[in-house]
Amino acid sequence: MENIRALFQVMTRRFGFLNKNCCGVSGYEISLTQSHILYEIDHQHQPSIQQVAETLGIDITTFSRQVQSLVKMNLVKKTPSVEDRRVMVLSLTTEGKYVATAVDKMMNSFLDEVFSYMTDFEKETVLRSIQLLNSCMAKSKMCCNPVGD
Amino acid sequence: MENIRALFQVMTRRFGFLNKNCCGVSGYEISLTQSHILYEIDHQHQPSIQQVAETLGIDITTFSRQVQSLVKMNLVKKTPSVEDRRVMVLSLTTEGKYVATAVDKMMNSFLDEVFSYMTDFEKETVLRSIQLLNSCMAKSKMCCNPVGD
DNA sequence: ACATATACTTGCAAAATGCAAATAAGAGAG
DNA sequence: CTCTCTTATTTGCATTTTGCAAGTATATGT
Repeated sequence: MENIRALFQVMTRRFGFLNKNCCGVSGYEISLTQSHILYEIDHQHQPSIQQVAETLGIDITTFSRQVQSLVKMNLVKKTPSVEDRRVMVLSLTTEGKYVATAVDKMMNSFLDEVFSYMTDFEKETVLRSIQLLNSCMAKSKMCCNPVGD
Repeated sequence: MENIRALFQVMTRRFGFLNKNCCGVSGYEISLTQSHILYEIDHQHQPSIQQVAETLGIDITTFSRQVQSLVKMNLVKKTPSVEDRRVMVLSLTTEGKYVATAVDKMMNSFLDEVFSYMTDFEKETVLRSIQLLNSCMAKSKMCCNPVGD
């Protein structure tokens, strides 16, 4: 069996390119980091600045400024939390939701093409494998988490 | 089945953290990009600046400077090619090879821990799945490649 | 020999990064 | 209620990274 890390390295690089290639959709052009941020805000439930920064492993001061850019681009909205006014709740604007959805569709359609080279059974196996892998990575304490927490 | 992109997004983020967490080994501290560069130089056969830059999808001018840093750190050696003196052949110094190997060992030991949460059969299935995935991504023309080539 | 193409480097300005410090607001002790 | 401590976010600032445009050096073709 080939070096395990090598397998991961190739896969994640390819997926990284896919992500990168889907940063320009329907007239919008965002950075890779911004794409990740939109994705996370879309998937978390009323997340705070800190929560998203931690999920992405981005320094909070850098992240704060990234959010400012996205607000200026009218893709993200910052709302002071009602329970705790120190906290900023992040959400996507209509425009931001549109972009996030467009990116998601583009990526999934590229991924569909990739999976078209497999049988349905293989596809199922691969997807189940990734799910299993994700759950095992989640179990690991030493590995696969951002530093400094 | 959960959104396919979501599965990949989680997996690659976690592997990214793993990569990041293995950037400090036995007294050396390198950046994530530098780690990727060392890895590629180690795996390709006498690669040129251009080849590695293209593999990693890094702009060649940025890459040229990254290599300069690594040369200063005495991890990488640049040798003018004998056949074509415009070309710089990249190789790891003894020190660079040592660092690359240390990173690799650290990553593989963390990955071993992740796989310890699976049965041997599951592990085999997962690894085979990733191999299959990589080969299908390689087949795809539209997806998973760096832009601008 | 001269024009053209290729591999790499450098100048420069813009963007991203992260530490230290500031600001603002909740929480607990008395 | 006030003082102190903690927490969430922002800002100042210096450093690093990035990528386009242009430059240098070498190869290739006519």
